[in-house]
Amino acid sequence: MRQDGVGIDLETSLGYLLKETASALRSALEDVLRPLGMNVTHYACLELLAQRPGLSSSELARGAFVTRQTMHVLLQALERAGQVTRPAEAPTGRSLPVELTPDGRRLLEQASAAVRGVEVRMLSGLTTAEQAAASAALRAMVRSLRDGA
Amino acid sequence: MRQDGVGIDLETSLGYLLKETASALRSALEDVLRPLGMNVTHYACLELLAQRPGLSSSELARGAFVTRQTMHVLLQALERAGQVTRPAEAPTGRSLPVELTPDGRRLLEQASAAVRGVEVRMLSGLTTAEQAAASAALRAMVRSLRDGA
DNA sequence: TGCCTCATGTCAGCATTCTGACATACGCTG
DNA sequence: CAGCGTATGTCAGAATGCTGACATGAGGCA
Repeated sequence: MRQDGVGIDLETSLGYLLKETASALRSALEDVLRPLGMNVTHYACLELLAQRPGLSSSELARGAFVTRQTMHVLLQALERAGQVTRPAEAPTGRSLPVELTPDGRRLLEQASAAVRGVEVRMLSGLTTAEQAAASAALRAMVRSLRDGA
Repeated sequence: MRQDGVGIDLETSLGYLLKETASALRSALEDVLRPLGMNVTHYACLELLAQRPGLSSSELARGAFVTRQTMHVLLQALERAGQVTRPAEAPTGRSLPVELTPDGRRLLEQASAAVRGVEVRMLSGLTTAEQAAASAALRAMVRSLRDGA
C-alpha cells in the first residue's frame, strides 16, 4: 500500500497485471517454440501468412507488433530457410506479397499445435463467459489507448 | 476464418489480443515517458522502489519482468544519474538493498502522474465491475501459465 | 501535367536485452 | 562439520529489435 496518493499501486494496477500476463505468456510460448527453432515473432509471421496469404512485409510487421525493419530481416532469414517466398518484383506499387511454402506450412502446423496447447492451459481456469468478458475488456482497452494517441 | 481446424484464429485468440493490448499500452507509456527521459523498465524500477524500499537488484528484475543482468546495467546508470543509491557492501549475504534518492523520488512523481493518465485513459471505457472481472481473469491466466511451467 | 503526401522496401548504425559463465554467500542436510 | 543446492552480483559476448535515412512507386489535387 502507498502512503501518498500520487503513485500507482502495482499490486492492483491493471496495467502492471497486463504486463505480467503478457510476460508469462511470452515465456510459455518461447518454451514450446524453442524446440522447433522458432521465436514468437517468427511464429506470428507464419500464422498471419496462413490466414492472409499475400500480406506484405509492412503488413506482417503491424500484425506481429514489430517495426517493418525487424520483419524485413526476419523475412530474409525465412526466405533463405525456404519457409516463405516473395516475387522478385512487385506486381503493383512497391509491396511484395509474401506466401508460405509447403515447408513453412508444415512447420507452422507443429507450432500451431504447441501454441494452442499453451493457450488452452492459460484459459483452463476460466469459463467461456469469463473468457468473453476478458476479450471484450481487452478490446475496449486497445480502442481507448489508440484513440488517445 | 480458418479452413483447417489446426491453427489459431488470430482474430479471436485471447493470446493474440493480450499481446496487442500489451503492445498498445507499452507504446502509450513510452510516449508519455520519453519527455522525462525514461523508458518503461526504468519507470517500473523506480515505482517498485517507492513501494518496497531496499529491494535487491534481482528482486527488482523479477518485478519489472527483465533478467537480473538487464536490471544490473540499468541500476548502474541510475546510480550514476543520482536517482538511486546502493551501499558499497552487502549488510548480509550478497544482495545490495537499493533505495531512491530525493532526486529519484521527484522524477518518479512526474512519471507516476503521466502513467496514471495513460491507465485512466485505458480504462475509461470500462465500468468498475468490468475492470474487476478483467483483473480476475488476468490473474487466473498468470496462475495457469506459471503452474504448467 | 506537375507536385505533394504517404506507404513501402531496404541499408546502416545503435540501443536494449538476453544467454552464458564465474565467484561468492547463505541455508539445509547428511 | 563438510557438501550440496540455491540465490546473488557481475562481466563478456551475442542476439534481437529499434531509429534514422534514402529511393521508389501510388494516389490525390491544384
